[in-house]
Amino acid sequence: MLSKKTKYGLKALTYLASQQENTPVQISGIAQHENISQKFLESILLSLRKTGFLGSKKGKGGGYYLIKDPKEILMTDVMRVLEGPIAMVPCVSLNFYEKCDDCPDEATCSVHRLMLEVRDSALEVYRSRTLADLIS
Amino acid sequence: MLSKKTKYGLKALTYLASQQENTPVQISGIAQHENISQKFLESILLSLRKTGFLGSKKGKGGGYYLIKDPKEILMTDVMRVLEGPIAMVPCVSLNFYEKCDDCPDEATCSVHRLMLEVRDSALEVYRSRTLADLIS
DNA sequence: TAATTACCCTATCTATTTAGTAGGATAAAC
DNA sequence: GTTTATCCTACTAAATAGATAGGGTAATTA
Repeated sequence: MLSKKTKYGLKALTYLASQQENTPVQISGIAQHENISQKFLESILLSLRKTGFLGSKKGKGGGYYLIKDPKEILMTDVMRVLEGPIAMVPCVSLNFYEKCDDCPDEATCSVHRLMLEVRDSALEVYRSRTLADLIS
Repeated sequence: MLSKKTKYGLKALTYLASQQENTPVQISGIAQHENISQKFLESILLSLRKTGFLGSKKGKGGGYYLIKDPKEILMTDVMRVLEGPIAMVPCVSLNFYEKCDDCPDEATCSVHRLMLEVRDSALEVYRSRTLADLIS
């Protein structure tokens, strides 16, 4: 299941990308427009800023804004920051690899090989899509 | 993340499918061979029996066995029983559809459209694979 | 038919994660 | 120096995952 964090994060990013001008948008505005708890959204936007997707401005007229061109923002990067690993098991993860403690041999593990295919198919989608594609 | 239930279930099914003869295999045997908690595996096998994948036999010489040919067991069906929906959000699920309460319009929802693509790509994998493919 | 074997079923428990809340600190604008 | 809006830490309720416990039931075999 996709977490609310990811869902809200994607909606917020899309909303920012759909703005005519890239001027700061307040959290409250995004929260209202996208039906998101403001405080929860606050923490999500904060993490998107810390990971280099958003810039922020304090005080009056402040808010969040996109740092990069939506066309340059790959879904792979967004998903990894918001949701974490794209793979469904750590042993097939490119960026969050971890060995299974119960599995003696990855090469012969049926789950490993199936999940490798699933990961690749998901990656294909995320790699081919940018934030610009999400705007309706 | 793939749940342990699904992981163990897949491993158990693969193990049963890899047997020379389709005679009952005891839970304890599967648990040992696949490094799974026996009691936990018990409940997983029970659900696989109730959903028509496995048959069981009580008493001495008893155990679990496959009811169908591994080639006839699609990963889509196995995954839906073990893991639940293949979609990452209920609003793009074929078998577990649910409307989002926060989203006014699915057609214009950025998350909806992205997750539709991800679901389709996963479905493509699961539909093209059977239990027979998992045997190494 | 009595003992053994192995599945069947319900209940309970603990740790972790998720989603959201509270409250104030900090910095920019006017 | 007051208002505005982000920044940051901590806390909490609820749900879920992943077991574990303990006995019930049915089939086999002697």
